Amino acid sequence: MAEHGLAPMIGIVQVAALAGVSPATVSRALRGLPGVSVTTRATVTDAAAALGYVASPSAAALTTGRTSAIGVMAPWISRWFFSAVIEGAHEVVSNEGYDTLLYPLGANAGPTAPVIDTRALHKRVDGILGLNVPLGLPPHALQNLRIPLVTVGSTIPGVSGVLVDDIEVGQAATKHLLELGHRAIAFMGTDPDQMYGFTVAADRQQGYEQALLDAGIIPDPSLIFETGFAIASGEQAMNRLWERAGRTLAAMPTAIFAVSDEVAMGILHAARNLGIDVPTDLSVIGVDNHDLAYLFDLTTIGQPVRNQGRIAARMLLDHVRLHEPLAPKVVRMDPGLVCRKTTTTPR
Amino acid sequence: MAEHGLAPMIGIVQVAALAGVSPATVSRALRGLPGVSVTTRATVTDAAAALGYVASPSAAALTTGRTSAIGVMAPWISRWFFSAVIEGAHEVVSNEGYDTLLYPLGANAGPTAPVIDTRALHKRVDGILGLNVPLGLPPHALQNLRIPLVTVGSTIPGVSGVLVDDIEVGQAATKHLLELGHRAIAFMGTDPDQMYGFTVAADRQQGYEQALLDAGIIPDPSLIFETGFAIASGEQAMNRLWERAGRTLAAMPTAIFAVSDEVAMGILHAARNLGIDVPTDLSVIGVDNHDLAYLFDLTTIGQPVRNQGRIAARMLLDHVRLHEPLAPKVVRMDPGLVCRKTTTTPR
DNA sequence: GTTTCACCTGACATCGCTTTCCAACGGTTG
DNA sequence: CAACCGTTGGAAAGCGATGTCAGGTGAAAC
Repeated sequence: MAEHGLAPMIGIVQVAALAGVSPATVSRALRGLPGVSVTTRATVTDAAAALGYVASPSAAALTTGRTSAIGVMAPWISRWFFSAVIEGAHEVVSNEGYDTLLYPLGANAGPTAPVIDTRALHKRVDGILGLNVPLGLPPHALQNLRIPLVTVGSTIPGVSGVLVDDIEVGQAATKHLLELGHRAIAFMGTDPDQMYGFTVAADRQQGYEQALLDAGIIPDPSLIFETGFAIASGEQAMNRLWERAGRTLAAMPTAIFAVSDEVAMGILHAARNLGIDVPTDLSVIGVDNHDLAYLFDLTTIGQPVRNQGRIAARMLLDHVRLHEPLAPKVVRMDPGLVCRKTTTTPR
Repeated sequence: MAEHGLAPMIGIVQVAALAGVSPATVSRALRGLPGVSVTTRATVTDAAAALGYVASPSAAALTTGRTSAIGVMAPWISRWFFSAVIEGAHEVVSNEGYDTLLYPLGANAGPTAPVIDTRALHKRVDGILGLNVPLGLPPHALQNLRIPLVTVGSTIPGVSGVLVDDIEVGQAATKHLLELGHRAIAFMGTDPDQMYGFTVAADRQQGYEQALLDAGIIPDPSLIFETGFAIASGEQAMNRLWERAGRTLAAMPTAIFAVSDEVAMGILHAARNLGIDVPTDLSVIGVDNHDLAYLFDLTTIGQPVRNQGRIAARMLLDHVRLHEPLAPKVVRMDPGLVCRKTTTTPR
């Protein structure tokens, strides 16, 4: 009942009055429903425009049960990958008249807080986009909500999703290094707490090991580092490696495959401080093709990030508009090598 | 009346029935309103929990006129500055039970499309956070909406906002270079289309010129470059400068003040390709203290980005909760020099 | 044993829109 | 000319919560 300011608060009845028709007709006319003559529709449209009328989303949602909004869940939004996906998704849903609600998990993203407060989503959104969200195994609370869900960057059995095949990513990166002649290749990226979803890091590692085996190389556990996805941990891992090698190049691997561009950037920074020249002394490859990757001349396995957001959004809207659940579909996008200057033949 | 799935759709009446009270009492009890005995409140709370009841936001919004949501308008969200501000703001508003709606302007952000479609905001949000949004002069459509507005990064007369004093920023950056002994200092950052709000670039430039004058140096127009805020344009400006200097260091300024860290990163990248050593041949300073700035060892004038988001959000909530318009307040935050390794004494 | 009063609680109207129904209308058809 | 029919528009019943107001209860006061 809050009478905010002096605004006259124009509703559908005011438009109806001005147009000389009933509220029902206004509703039909404005939403393009059939059963309204062209002349009436024009009258109504004009009246609505004159009054600057916009239907109250709350009222519409109340009667229809549809909110015309989708929620985006992500561990963070200030990381490039997530904000880029969101941007792509927003582009699609806003064109279809949907709003975008933000649900960054922040500190709750970890495995220590696996219980997402689904109550906040309840009756708020028509669908949910889950970006690398640790959802636990189904049947999960989010699914009990019976809200359509599409994931990006990881998949849940029985749920639609968009992702790149991370095993393939790992293989592609490793193969590139192998083809350059590297044999001692480190992997920096094991995810200690799987904060970013189920298998991104594990899959890339698996692809890495697979590629090594295919080349007849036994993966060396001492060359595998736990970093997570943060820049700082890439830096730390690099320093650890250097210490362990007795600060001598000879004992170092000749190449490093970083689980993400951000980790690779950390590695690059550490290398520079350590006086290790990339790529002469050490080759480094990342994953993502981060917006800033080219500034580091970073060779990377690129993935179409914004497009993943767009495609996932489109799939979600399809699910939302169908009343019956749609058969889950997983779209795998192709990663591609982006060859810049941080990789070369071994020293 | 879409009967989604088989979900029993529990509402306030179901809770009331289970608790053996009326819906009105449930509403009061659950929202912590006075006039409910402790025992009743406990009963209701238990019943609600047992049923997993959550009040429908649409229904609540319809009666109260409050949506419990705030909208965030920003030119982009995949740029670090914006996503970091949003993250800070979300942290605050979500704690107060507000949702966050995203309104990236994207292609509409430019001066060519100054008319923001305010209709989308109508009755959707209780307040708006405008991040460097080109709003035109008041009275503006957004204000006719009578929705509380708080800006970040720029101010509008008569509207509350949070920002750093960009003139001060420009002075601080320039002073730092002057103190190192530089006399020929370029400014890269004039904003051709003011896409990012009114005066960010212009103010920093003004601070730059002021500092030079204070040091007895007449600003040299040929050392001022138009770049906007994109990385690529920093790179281009650097290349232009180098060409104009006849590809000789002697004719180059000894230092560059970049309007943002991203522009500075572009400059750094160009310099490396050009064979110009930073900081030996050239000092570079940026603004923002971008999350990735330390990877470039970039000296910069830092601003508390997430905190600006938090503070702005808090102010916005204050405005929202008061029915009467609050006196506009502008909070200026202190920038601070973050000294790293891209600046040193002139060659 | 009333009366008083504070305190709780319930009934009901209401928010603005959508969505059945159903009535009116003008024009065909037999 | 009456019966019929497709088209168009209106009346009214919700949707699920909140806010108002009146009533009912108990304890305290007389």
